[in-house]
Amino acid sequence: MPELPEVEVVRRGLARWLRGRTITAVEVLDPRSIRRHALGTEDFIGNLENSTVLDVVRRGKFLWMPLRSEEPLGEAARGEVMPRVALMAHLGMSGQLLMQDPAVPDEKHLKVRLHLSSSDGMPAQLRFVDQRIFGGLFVTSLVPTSDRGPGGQGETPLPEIAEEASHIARDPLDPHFSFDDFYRKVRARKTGLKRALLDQGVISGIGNIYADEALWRARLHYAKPTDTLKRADAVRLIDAAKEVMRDALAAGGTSFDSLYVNVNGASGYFARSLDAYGRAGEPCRRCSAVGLPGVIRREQFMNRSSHTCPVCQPKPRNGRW
DNA sequence: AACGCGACCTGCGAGC
DNA sequence: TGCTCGCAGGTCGCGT
Repeated sequence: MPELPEVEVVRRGLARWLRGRTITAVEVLDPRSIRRHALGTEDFIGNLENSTVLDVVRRGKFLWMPLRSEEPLGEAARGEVMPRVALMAHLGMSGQLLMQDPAVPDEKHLKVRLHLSSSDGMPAQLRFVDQRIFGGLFVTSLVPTSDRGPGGQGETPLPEIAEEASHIARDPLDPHFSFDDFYRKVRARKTGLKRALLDQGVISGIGNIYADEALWRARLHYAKPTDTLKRADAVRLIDAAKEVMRDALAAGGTSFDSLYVNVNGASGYFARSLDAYGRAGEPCRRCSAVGLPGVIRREQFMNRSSHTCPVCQPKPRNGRW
């Protein structure tokens, strides 16, 4: 499934092929994939046709493309400020954004097809393929950011953010990510540490897998109370999150040159490099290296699986540590 | 405010 | 062999 590093791989790939291209036609093959576009299919298409993609920007797992309308301004619109809009994408569990040549047969789960203005040697279609339909596309407004920084990571950073992504915090790979902001928000919460990590308003881009991995690397238990979290523990946790994401990004980066921007590009990383997630019943690598008997345990938490080593990530006692 | 849970989906593997 | 069932995941929204 696409996690933040995979989405960043997709962003970089798309930016390379899409910047400056004009959307000439749009086909919505399954309206469920644009259900977050409240005004329906026709409005969705109308907003995209004859628009030019200015950039591809990401915050957390949200990806958006600021658009410039190519329609000549009418008499009525002259002098008015055109609302800035963007095509928003979320890959959900199984979404893919593929640059594709028209000759390539439709993918089994092809949901939306964008036809692009021709450009030398560049594929003429952007396809949104999604098996489980947790992801989707919609058109949204761009709004000013609440701080001075850019809305997200892109080639030409703008001080604007897609409205639907404006409520989420910066992610650990964001150059403007602030540890102090994160720590302040965490301490203000009264909950377990993993719940805060998965709260996109506290820190974005961390899903179930990376939460377990970051906690394992930082030797912290998922239920550790946030309101008493020590600064040093928070530093270790954020460092671990950055590290595991950068490792994954490096692994997924091998497909940067591919024409086919594919979220499955990093799947190999998961099979090899995870220390906690999916390793229930297997020895903890850190413990076994020093002769300790830790075995990764899988528990239900937040209706999700959580993977911990009971030896090096001990459970907090009495709600305190 | 915190938190649990259902809804949204489909493919896959386990178990019968 | 073929069926059912549970599970996986991110996000949103509702009820407590």
